[in-house]
Amino acid sequence: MPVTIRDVARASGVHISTVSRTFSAPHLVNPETRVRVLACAEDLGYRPNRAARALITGRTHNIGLIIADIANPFFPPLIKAAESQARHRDYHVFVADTNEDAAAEEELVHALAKQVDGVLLCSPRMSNSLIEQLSREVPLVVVNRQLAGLPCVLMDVGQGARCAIEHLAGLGHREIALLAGPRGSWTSRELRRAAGVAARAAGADLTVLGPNPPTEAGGLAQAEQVRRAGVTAVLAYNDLMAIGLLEGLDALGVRVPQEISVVGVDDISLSRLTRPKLTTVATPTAAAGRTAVDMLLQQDTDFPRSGRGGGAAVAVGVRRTTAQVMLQTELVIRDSTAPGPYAGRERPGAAAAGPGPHRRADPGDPIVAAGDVVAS
Amino acid sequence: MPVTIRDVARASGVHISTVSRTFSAPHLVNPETRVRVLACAEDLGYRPNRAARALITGRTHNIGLIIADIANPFFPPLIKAAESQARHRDYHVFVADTNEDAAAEEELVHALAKQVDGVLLCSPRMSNSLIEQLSREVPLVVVNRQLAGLPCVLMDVGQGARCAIEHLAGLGHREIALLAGPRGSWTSRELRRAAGVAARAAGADLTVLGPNPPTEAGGLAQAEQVRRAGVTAVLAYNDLMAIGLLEGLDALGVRVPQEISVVGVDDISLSRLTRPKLTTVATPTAAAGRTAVDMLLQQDTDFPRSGRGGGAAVAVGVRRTTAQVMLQTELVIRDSTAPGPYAGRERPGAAAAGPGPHRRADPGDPIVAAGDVVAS
DNA sequence: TACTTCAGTGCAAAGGTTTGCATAAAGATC
DNA sequence: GATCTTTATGCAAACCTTTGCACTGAAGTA
Repeated sequence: MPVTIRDVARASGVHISTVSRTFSAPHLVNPETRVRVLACAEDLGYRPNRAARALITGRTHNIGLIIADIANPFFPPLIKAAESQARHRDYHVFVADTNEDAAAEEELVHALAKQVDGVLLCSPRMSNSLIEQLSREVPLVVVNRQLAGLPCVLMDVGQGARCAIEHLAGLGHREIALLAGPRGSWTSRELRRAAGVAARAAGADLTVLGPNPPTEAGGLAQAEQVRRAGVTAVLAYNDLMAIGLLEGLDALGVRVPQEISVVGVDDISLSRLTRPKLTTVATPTAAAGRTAVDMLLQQDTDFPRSGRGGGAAVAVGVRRTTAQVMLQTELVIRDSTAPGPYAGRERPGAAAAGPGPHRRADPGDPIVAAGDVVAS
Repeated sequence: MPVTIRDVARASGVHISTVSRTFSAPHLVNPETRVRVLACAEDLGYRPNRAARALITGRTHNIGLIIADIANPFFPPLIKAAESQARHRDYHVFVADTNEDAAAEEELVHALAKQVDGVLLCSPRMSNSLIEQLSREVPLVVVNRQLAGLPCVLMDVGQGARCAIEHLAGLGHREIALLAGPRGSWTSRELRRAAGVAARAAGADLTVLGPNPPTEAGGLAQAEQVRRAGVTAVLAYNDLMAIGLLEGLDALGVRVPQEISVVGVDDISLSRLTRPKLTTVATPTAAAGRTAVDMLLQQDTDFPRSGRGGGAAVAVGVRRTTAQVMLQTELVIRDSTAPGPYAGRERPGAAAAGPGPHRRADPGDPIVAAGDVVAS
């Protein structure tokens, strides 16, 4: 029933190898033959069997996308962009969810390794050494984690944290809390590091609360602690936690931003819809997805896997490309930040008078994908 | 370099067919042999090549998941549940996004047809006839669309709409608007139908506004129309639109629920975090994902594809299983609905005094997956 | 003892495609 | 006009696994 290359060959009166070449090496076949074959193929509704192709070429034209938590609104735009980019390059994407679990990550990479040409590891929770080990099993691109010798796509949350802290300090805040993310998160470590430095530089105190699950519940649960910590501003690991915190503070009767300012990270679409609208560090999620796919596929064409020929030509111990891309972030100032107790009280809308380095007048603007900095 | 079945056979001193059987038909091999083979396989890190397996069995152990818009928070829980369920059955999931575009849907099904064992079509936008046609190309399970002769997973939004309208009518609302969803959406048609019937029964007028894109922007854009329509309550196609509407009404200075009550559909996690918290019809999204996968895989074992043997034994024109599952929905009453102008003013929290058939005291409860009704 | 049954294993074909090599025909070079 | 290229195509092996059939030897049956 399924139409194979053989049917097309018969219909167009050529050998199957000619049909094969019509698709995979068109320049090798006579233009007249080519159009005839293509017509027959179209006619019969022929689609090459990718399993058969994979079997002989060693490339499946599939990639794996391993995500910490699909339900976290940070990821869908990334998935969407990655899938779209892959499709344009004639690749398909397996999506798998690890529920923020390191062990599940490892198992998934193993399960996928043999049937994909590469894996995108998004916000992994497992250890660096394990990731390195896995990268010997299958080409890997890591998103939101920096690893020497491995291709990575990073978002410059350090820079974002600095902007956020400077923004808050500029508004007069001297006691700031950081709601840390989950254990094992590179982003959380980076945020903490950069926020610490920036706070010191601005003469502010930074209290770290956490680790926390990167969810609304995580933020909500810390509301009480935040109030007790006596801070006037909070930088949360992500928007979800920030939103949970808004909720929790509201329940405690603490007004935002009048009593406490809150800054998130990610700029998920939701953050425009909270009351007050959330000031946040926008991360170029979709760009990260696209870039990661490109890097993976690039790596794959540079160092082809064991095809029929040539495999042995590649020296043992060959170095993979290790380019690391850092995507810029941007502070988006909305309504959840306002002058602290040491400055005069003003209406939230006028908070933009502070010396924060980045500013956006219209919070409704789409995020423009930031310029890319290539390192290593 | 990659370790094949042959390596395992050599290492354990048996024929490759014995190794194969160790994995795919363990009861056919001597227990002693089995443990030896398994040990060797484990030792060498052998993982069967799924492409080779697919080539001969005709089953890829992959399924396709076609989604109208991954970034719509309605879908991630469904994707997550489907992926998890599939994984437990040793299947992997291709995820693809159509951007709410009917043509993209068709193209994707075509592209996937040959390399998956079945496709889940979630909230399709294409025509019924096209879906039927595609179902002859590849086993299909449709979510959120009813098609005679095709397996479907439906959520009883009609029932949900009825509850919502009764709830609103019970609060005294007589002029109600329905914000319709996108053209081509079965859910939107169903909602409209059921809401119309319920409104008539309750002696209320129903004004339909739309179609609209199923996004915040879609709801936001209708705020002005809603105000001008002179209604006191609105049922929106989904929570996203409802949230956009909340936003839009706020911008217009219209208070919710004091002046206008708003009800959404879906109960996305976000709807607990708006101010006011959204009253909404909860749909069992995760259960739908699980059920759809089960139905697809069930269908697949009932009517195996052209394997090596047996294929010819299946009569032409064989009827596929066409079970349709209807999952129950539930009205979750929160703070965005309150008594209408014909009733006395009460504080929103007391709104639960109305005669709505479903009620939930604690809006923080997780949605319990509703019981399933099987039809056809 | 002679026969059947059965568990366990090996053999080899098959699945659809790609690709190095061989062949053939046509064109270029001297 | 003989030789060398070039271009287009055919041939057949290879990729890795599954599976119907055949074979062996041991246990069960009469």
